[in-house]
Amino acid sequence: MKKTESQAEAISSHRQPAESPTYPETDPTIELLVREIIERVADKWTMLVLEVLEEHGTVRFTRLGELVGGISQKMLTKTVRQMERDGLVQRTIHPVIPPRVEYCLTPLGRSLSASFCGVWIWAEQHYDEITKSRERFQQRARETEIISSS
Amino acid sequence: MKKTESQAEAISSHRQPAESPTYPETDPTIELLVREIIERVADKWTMLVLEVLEEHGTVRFTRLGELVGGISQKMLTKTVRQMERDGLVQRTIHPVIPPRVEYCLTPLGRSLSASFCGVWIWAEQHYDEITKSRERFQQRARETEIISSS
DNA sequence: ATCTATACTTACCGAAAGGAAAGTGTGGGC
DNA sequence: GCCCACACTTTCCTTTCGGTAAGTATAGAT
Repeated sequence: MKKTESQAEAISSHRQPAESPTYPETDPTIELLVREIIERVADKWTMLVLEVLEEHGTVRFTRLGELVGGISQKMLTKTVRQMERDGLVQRTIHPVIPPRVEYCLTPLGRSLSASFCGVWIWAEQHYDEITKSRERFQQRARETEIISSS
Repeated sequence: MKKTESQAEAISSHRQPAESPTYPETDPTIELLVREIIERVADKWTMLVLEVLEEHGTVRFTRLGELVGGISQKMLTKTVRQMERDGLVQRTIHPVIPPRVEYCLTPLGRSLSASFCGVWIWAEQHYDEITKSRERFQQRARETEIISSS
């Protein structure tokens, strides 16, 4: 949440003043804004809630928690409130007792979910590649360990 | 990192034993695996490094930090090491002094970057929608505050 | 001999994430 | 009068995030 103020500082100590990166793609102002929103949205729970709501439509609080799996009530409340604030989910309170609160995606939320679709597919397709890479990395780490201790 | 053990537990206390969610899309085993990788990859620094490397090709450590912006050496090291471990970046050490270490995306990293492309575009397109939604939310919050304090 | 550059690593610390569990409010059923 | 349901909120606590600053290694330049 308090990231933006440090944005201009580079890697500590020495910074050359001029010589900007010069990539033509996007203009720097938008870059910053986009980064901010990516940082907020690229969050584990947000993505999982997004997916659950995309697949199940309208769900109540407790059910939503069950579907997401492994989330505490505190985090679920927090996540879903943030998403409501950002206009990703709609929260409907039915004034009955016991309370009945329903959550579903807004059009904005649905469009974000669609954009994430590619990432989900990528994850599905490349899961074992990552697993294997991780094993190789471990193996190399063990090897260099042996070398350096000899 | 230590998330996986709590995965089966729902929202604490009461869980109905049977009655699984029943969505036909993906089978539950892959779901878990995909979630794990999403959790790891859906990280602010990872995404930013990914983008920088996508746009600049091969870069050295210090330069990479400058391009990402606002990242400390510690976090940069950690992030790129993780990414190397997962097979997203290639780390090339030139055995010279002073050291020269170059980073670039692997094909796997490039494919992930491509998958995230949709999210970047979404963020660009919907930035002001989110900003406005946030303002409305604030406004409503202020209103209910007044009501409840009367 | 000392300084420099580079890519780190380590130690220290405060802030934030996040879990577990207990508490809250309320109307209807017992 | 008490309990239950549900959607929270609050408190307490541990873990992780992440920044700052200092240290390390080493060959060549001065």
